[in-house]
Amino acid sequence: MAHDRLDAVKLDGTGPIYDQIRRAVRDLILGGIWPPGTSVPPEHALMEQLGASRMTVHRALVQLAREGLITRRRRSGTVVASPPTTHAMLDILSIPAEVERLGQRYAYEVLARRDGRPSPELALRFGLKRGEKIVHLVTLHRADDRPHVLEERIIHLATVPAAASEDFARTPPGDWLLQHSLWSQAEHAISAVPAEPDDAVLLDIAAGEACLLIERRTWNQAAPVTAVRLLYPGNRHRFVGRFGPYGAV
Amino acid sequence: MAHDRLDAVKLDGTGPIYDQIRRAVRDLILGGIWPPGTSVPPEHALMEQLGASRMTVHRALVQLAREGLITRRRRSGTVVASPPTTHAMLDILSIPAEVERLGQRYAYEVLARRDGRPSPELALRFGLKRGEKIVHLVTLHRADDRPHVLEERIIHLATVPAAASEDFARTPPGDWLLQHSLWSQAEHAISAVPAEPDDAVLLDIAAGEACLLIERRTWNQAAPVTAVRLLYPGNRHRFVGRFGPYGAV
DNA sequence: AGCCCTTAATTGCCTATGCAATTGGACGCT
DNA sequence: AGCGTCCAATTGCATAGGCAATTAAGGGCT
Repeated sequence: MAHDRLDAVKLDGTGPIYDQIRRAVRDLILGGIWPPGTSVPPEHALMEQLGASRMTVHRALVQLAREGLITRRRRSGTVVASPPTTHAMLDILSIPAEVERLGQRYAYEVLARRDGRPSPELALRFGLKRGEKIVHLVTLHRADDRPHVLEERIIHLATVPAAASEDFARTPPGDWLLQHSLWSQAEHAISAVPAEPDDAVLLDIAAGEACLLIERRTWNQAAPVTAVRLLYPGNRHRFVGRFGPYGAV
Repeated sequence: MAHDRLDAVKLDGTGPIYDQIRRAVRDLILGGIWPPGTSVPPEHALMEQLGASRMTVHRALVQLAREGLITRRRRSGTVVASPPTTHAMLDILSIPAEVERLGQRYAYEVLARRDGRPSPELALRFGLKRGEKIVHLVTLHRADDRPHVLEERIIHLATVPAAASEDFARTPPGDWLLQHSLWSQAEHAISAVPAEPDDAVLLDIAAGEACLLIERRTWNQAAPVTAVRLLYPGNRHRFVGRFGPYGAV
């Protein structure tokens, strides 16, 4: 009901009213209470419900729109936006999309999977706690049949229990996670490493050849969601970003 | 004079008034007409000059403040902000600062310099036009006496003529350019490459070892300012960034 | 059903006004 | 000179009201 959605907006009384409204709506979106596609109550309804003037409500919503959390259209109203699938610096959230954007044919295979608690060396490599239950996956993505990137991934079952009963046969784990989990923060690290012998065979390159390693860890609030190491072979790959001195352009 | 500053703000009549004001002020800042520290006319002055209401002027200035171009304080007024020296993803604008942040001792030396027009292979590597006058520099930066990064840089003399009479003995070219030029856009590319034999000697690593290559080109408006290739040795370096699904956090 | 026209819901934008909060600077006192 | 007090400039925030632009939805006509 629209009534439910209206009632969900609660002000906390700290700071300017427009900012209370902004944070209240933002938290409903980031907390998953209002998933993408949900329609936000119109300004008049919020204005009456909250006892604020329309300009004040407007200011909060305009700011959220500028942050990309909602999209607004005259007459249609305001809806919660889908998180952008591309990111300015690292457009690598979906590997199938990345490959298809290059106009190449995408394929992938799951090379290994092990559920349970991490071995000591795995825990060390991904910064895991000994006791926690995880899924450990190794996946090879191909573009036009050539190896494109080797993916090694940890999924934290405490945060994403549904991963235990998914075989990732149709959807690669990165894309599956985008649909079945929320994330609020990510950390990327980029470095250059020589290819290990095992990895070199899989990527069809010489051992020791320079590879680009992208390590990404994501969290939802404080809970870890997933950690992944993406090994891109040789110097076939470049990651490009553009921005100005005051931020993204 | 304050009068000059007021007159400098010109609306173009396209789009909402608040946005015309925002763009007008932004262009004065980005164009270097109002350098950092310049005080922006108060809302009342702009309001009378432009014939807009104070709320409309306010809206434009608040937005510029949120974009980081200006800082505003009650009573003190509004001043043009200094561009932030750090960037979320690639905090590598100043290599001395980067090294000192790691708590290491910084040193550097200019290995080669050549002024004039680019050779064909240089033009190809940096995407230059044949005829233009440039400075070509090769610099080695050290951290605690160990090679830290090898820098090869082009400076476009048409855009930064002062570079011709600077010997870069005291200040490395990247830092010198930050002080003596403006830039409005940058493009970064990250890739992994094997070390060329010559470069390997300079970096004190084995030939063919994996290196991280950062290529950056910067422009001011449409005019190219500089292009640089930074070669970081081995896997001693990682570039880390954090953000959320809706942008930088 | 299909098509056009009107209506109304919703956001976008602007003005005018008022009060609150902050604080640089003037002023006066010692 | 140094110190405290007060004033006024400036921004921050909110309200009320109104008009414009967009467009989904309904109604009427063929």
